[in-house]
Amino acid sequence: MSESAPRPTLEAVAARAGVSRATVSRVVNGSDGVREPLAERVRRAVDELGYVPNQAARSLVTRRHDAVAVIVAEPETRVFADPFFARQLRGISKELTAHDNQLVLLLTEDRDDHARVARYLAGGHVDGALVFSLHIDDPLPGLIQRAGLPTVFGGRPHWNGGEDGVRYVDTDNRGGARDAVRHLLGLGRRRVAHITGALDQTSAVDRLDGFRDVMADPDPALVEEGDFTAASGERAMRELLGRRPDLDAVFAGNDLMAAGALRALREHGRRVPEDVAVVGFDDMLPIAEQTEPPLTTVRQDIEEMGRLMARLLLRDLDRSAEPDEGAGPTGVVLPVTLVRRDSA
Amino acid sequence: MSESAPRPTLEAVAARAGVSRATVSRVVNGSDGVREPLAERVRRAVDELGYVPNQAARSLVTRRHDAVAVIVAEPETRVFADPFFARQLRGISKELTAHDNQLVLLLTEDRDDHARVARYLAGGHVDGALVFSLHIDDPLPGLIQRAGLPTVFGGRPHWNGGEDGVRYVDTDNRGGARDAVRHLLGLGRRRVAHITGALDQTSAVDRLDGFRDVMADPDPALVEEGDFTAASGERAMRELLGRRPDLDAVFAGNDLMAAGALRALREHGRRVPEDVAVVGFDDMLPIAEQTEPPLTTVRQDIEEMGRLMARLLLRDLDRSAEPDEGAGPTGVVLPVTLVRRDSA
DNA sequence: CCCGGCGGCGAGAGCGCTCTCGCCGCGTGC
DNA sequence: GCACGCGGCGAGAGCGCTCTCGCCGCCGGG
Repeated sequence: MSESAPRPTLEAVAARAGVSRATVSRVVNGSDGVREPLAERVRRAVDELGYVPNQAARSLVTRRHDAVAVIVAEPETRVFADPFFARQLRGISKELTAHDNQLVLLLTEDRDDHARVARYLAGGHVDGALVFSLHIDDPLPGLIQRAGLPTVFGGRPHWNGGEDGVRYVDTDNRGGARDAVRHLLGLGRRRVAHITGALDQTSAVDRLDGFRDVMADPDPALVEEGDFTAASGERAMRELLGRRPDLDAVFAGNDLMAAGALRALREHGRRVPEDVAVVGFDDMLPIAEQTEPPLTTVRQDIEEMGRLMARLLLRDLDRSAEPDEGAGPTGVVLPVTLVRRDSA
Repeated sequence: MSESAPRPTLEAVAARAGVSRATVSRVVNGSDGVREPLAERVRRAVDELGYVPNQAARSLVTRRHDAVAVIVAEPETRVFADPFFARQLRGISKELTAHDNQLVLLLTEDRDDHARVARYLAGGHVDGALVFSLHIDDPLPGLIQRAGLPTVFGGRPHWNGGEDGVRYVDTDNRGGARDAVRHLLGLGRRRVAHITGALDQTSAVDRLDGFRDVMADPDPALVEEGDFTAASGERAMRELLGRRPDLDAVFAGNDLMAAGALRALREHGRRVPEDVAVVGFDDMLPIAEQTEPPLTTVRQDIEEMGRLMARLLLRDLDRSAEPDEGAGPTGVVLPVTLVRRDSA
């Protein structure tokens, strides 16, 4: 217990197997050039002693850590109110552990944290970073870029346009919005309103763009800005009903706002979907299933997004050893699917 | 970019400041015994060169990593369906970063992962572990205990009773359940039913115990087992209504099941709270606020729980350097508060 | 039969740090 | 005035690993 046996070193294994450290190292790291009988003897010694390599010593010389940082900027608590984050992490975790990499989680809240994160990244504890940064004024992406670490962003970053080689994974927000609105049109609705998300986030902007793609020059009175919360959805819906009492459909920027909109609609005596059809976005469970009526919405594969981010990063890390460099897609956009329930 | 300058070493700083490595080390690590003018010169050299200590090299000799693993066992996806996890992580993260510790996240899903986790812990990459393991048959706690790392559990572990020194942080599930049921009795309800959570989790068992504490020998027909999902709550509620159509209140083991119960009640034409009063547990937002009617429930401070777990662990880590050892509370139970909304 | 080549293995340096030890210079007590 | 003590600093060993190099033994060809 208190006298935990000192962990065996390479040296110890070498002694027991009657070989040199170098040979044990070769066997442990799976490089060839060790003849079978010897290799076998080493392997036996390894698990007789319960040898586990000391990662610190290894990193010291290889300059590799087999660890990547996952950085989540959440100035608002919003990110945490929904299960997205957990799903994404899970996808990331799966992919990372499949490649024997560790996941170091950094949650940042205020500006003080940024300096800390920058220092950490500069400190070279990790080989790369996966970054979730939602807001347009977030200095974090810049700091990270400057640290010179291979990085993949979750969601299209704001300055993506010009910059070259900014890697990111995003869901097809624009395409999903189009699908949603087309679905509403397909139901014969013509006066389709849109409640946007917080427009300092690219996801909200892209969804709005998708709405406009299909509606082509919609009445501005049919668009109201929300901030992704249920309360904002409720407020926006009231606003919209006031301006355009004749509206017959709503595409909400996410399910939470859709849920809020449903309340406002009920309060105003509108039946869903008979009077007003409602479509959300995200397929955020269990919310989307629990509303009255259950929500028709656009589903995105959040876990896959995480997995893909990790995969992209790991590929970069592998490559950075090679001479070629660069290449590979800079941004990847994941498809979405419309899930029909009862609200539209 | 591609030619990232080699990071400066202690040696380089020493040379620039015209002192020895040892002195720089002393200054960097804040140990005294360096006279002010010299220390100042060192500090200047440090930030002129942008020196950041190499953690790997440091760990190699100190055998400290300033990192703790957070292990989340989630055989079912349930853990991920709710925002708990994120909140807890956040509390943990705050406390850890306040003490300059890193958070290494390990998510496990199946048995294969367990071996991996055990190996990782044995590998001595981290100084301690925070563990969330819900189910009674989970081998993980045993494995971790065997790795000999300081550990704090989230939620009362199953074998807590006998074992000494098993540290954990839990919410007052039993007390909260009592509060909930007393509240219902206070409203004049007499035929109070209970929908339990999955009884292989201590939280569900403790809540059931709390229910029994107050109800003292309740009709077994008034208790139905659920599994913490909304669907199970709905099913359980139907079951209960079938057996005891006269029931006038329900205490659900969590908010999700309460939401399910509300649906079943509505379906059976029962008004809430007039005919049947409903109380949930967790105050899981936004669910608890979004139900019809909004849920009266027992709130637990999830973030504080995470923070406390981290604090306990860090204290143990500090102490393990000292001679005294042991001592300190083995289990900490956090208080809960009843939140009155409209359902009871 | 001798020499060159090659593949398997060991010796040893060195990654960047911490920490012990001992030296040196100063102040203090007798 | 001399010995001693003590505090500030430097020298150097060593943490556990990787990886280059060179040695050695074996094989094949001339």
